[in-house]
Amino acid sequence: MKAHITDLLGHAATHIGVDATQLNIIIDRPKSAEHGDFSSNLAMLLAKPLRQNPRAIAEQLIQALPHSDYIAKVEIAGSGFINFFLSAQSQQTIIGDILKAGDMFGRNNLGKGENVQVEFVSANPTGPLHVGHGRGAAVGDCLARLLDANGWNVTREFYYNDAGAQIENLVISVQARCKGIATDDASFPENGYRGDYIVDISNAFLAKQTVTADDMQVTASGNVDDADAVRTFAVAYLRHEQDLDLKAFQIKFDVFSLESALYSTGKVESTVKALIASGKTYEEGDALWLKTTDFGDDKDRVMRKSDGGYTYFVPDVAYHYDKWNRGFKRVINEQGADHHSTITRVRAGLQALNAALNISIPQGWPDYVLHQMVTVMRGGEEVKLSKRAGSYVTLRDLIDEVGCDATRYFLAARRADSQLIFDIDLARAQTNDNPVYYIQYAHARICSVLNQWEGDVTTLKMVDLNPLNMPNEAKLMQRLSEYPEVVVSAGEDLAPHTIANYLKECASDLHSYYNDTKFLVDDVPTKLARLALIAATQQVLKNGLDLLGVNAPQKM
RNA sequence: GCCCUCGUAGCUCAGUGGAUAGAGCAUCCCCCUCCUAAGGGGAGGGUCACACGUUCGAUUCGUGUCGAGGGCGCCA
Repeated sequence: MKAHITDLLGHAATHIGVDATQLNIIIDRPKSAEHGDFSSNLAMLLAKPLRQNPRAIAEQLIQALPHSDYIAKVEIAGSGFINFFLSAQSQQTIIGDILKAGDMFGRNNLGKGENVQVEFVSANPTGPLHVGHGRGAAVGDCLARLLDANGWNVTREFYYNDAGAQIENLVISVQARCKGIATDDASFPENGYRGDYIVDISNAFLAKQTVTADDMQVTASGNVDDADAVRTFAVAYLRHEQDLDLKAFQIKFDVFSLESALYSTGKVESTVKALIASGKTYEEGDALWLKTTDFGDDKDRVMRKSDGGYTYFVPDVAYHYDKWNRGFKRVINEQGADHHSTITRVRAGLQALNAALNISIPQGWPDYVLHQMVTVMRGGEEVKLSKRAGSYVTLRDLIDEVGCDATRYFLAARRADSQLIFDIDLARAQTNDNPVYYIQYAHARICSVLNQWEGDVTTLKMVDLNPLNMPNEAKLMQRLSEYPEVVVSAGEDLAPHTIANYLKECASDLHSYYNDTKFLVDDVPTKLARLALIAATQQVLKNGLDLLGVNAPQKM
């Protein structure tokens, strides 16, 4: 429809002597219903070149506008807006479109089936997932769903560090607990992990249990002094814990990548060699440095420490080069904003590889979506601790307390780049304080009406829609027709929260309609038309909730 | 000190180069003999942090100031 109106305006512009091909005609959906279904600022844009009053130009454009069956009325408003009002018939076509497309409604093929990888969560296995990981999980998974809806072939990937200093801390913490050393004992490792879950791992290790994570299976040896055995078991144990957290959060990964594998397969070494070959490295003070300043960093970074080990970003570069080799021309990394500084380094490393390996990784590759911190509130006070984890609120705490749907919704419904206050009381509320239930309730209400009708819902796609002539019906139809555009823009902007906002608006229109209008009326044509409208609404709510990974209940 | 993000109603947050800046909560008033009141309708509440620029038009873009958070490691 936007294309159609653009076309009409283009013709009109040509008619009054303006070269329409030079124009970037923008068609908007006005916020207010009195401004029609679509509006254009074309007359304002032409005011300067034509040296005329925008309203006068709008007048001429409207005179020159070709006739269209889709348009019922065109008006000039404000300082020169041209507002288009759709005919009832053209507005009603959306209902049939939705009911015919069903679950596919709103999906498109913009991604052309190309591969995109979304890496998210990527928590190191040193403890249960916390709220911050939860935000990453919710946002990342919704991004993946959005890209899928926009026609991309999505791979969800989880990367973790199963070696290194943090893992060593985990190992010595487990060993200390195995030996019965309490966390407040002077001999407990200073930087050790003190959460109760360490005790669980210790007990399981001593009991020689077997743990099965999504990507590994390990049986404990029970030999506390064997650090390797403790490490592999503890990592598997915590990976399994994270799997359970993720499962409770309805998130599934396609690929798990281990940092250790980058070493064992020689990918780190070959990356380092290539970086050296690129000429962008130098030795200084027993360390090897990468000239990241050549790629926009504010200082050069150490690659290989004087003790011979690599700094974390070297395997990161190797990992991303591997992603590139695996055919991902598009990669989106969802991370906490505290990892912000790695972006420049990883991209710098990849740019340095370009010359040495004769490849062409684009400058801004990969994409990043960073989320800001989450503060959890309960009873007006900040919640900081969990008994299990010791020092932070776990994702599991939240899911257990407020449910998966509400947790997902609240963590994904805000712009990633603003700080988030998670109000547990609000998330638990079963009133319209709580947008999750508000949206789900709209869906459940429709289900309930359709059930009471007892007719065959699949026949509704064929009914005569002419009885739909009330303003609240027009408003709802317009809302439904926006949905595919919302999916596109949310995908382009990597902004899943806009889906949540849309659903709130859509639910609001439905509740308003529901309250004002009885659907199961005696007049059959009216009844069927209204049922078709709410059935279409039900479908859109369901499709939208699915993008958020939130259930659309039949009953509440 | 430098870099990144944010600053919108009492609170939590949307929004946007354009029309009177929105929603929910909170406050106040109304609506179930009726398909789920987990709902609806209405009232009040704003210097879009501040200043200066760009623009026909700025809450939106740019610069600066102030405030909040994060990052500036041979930690990850």
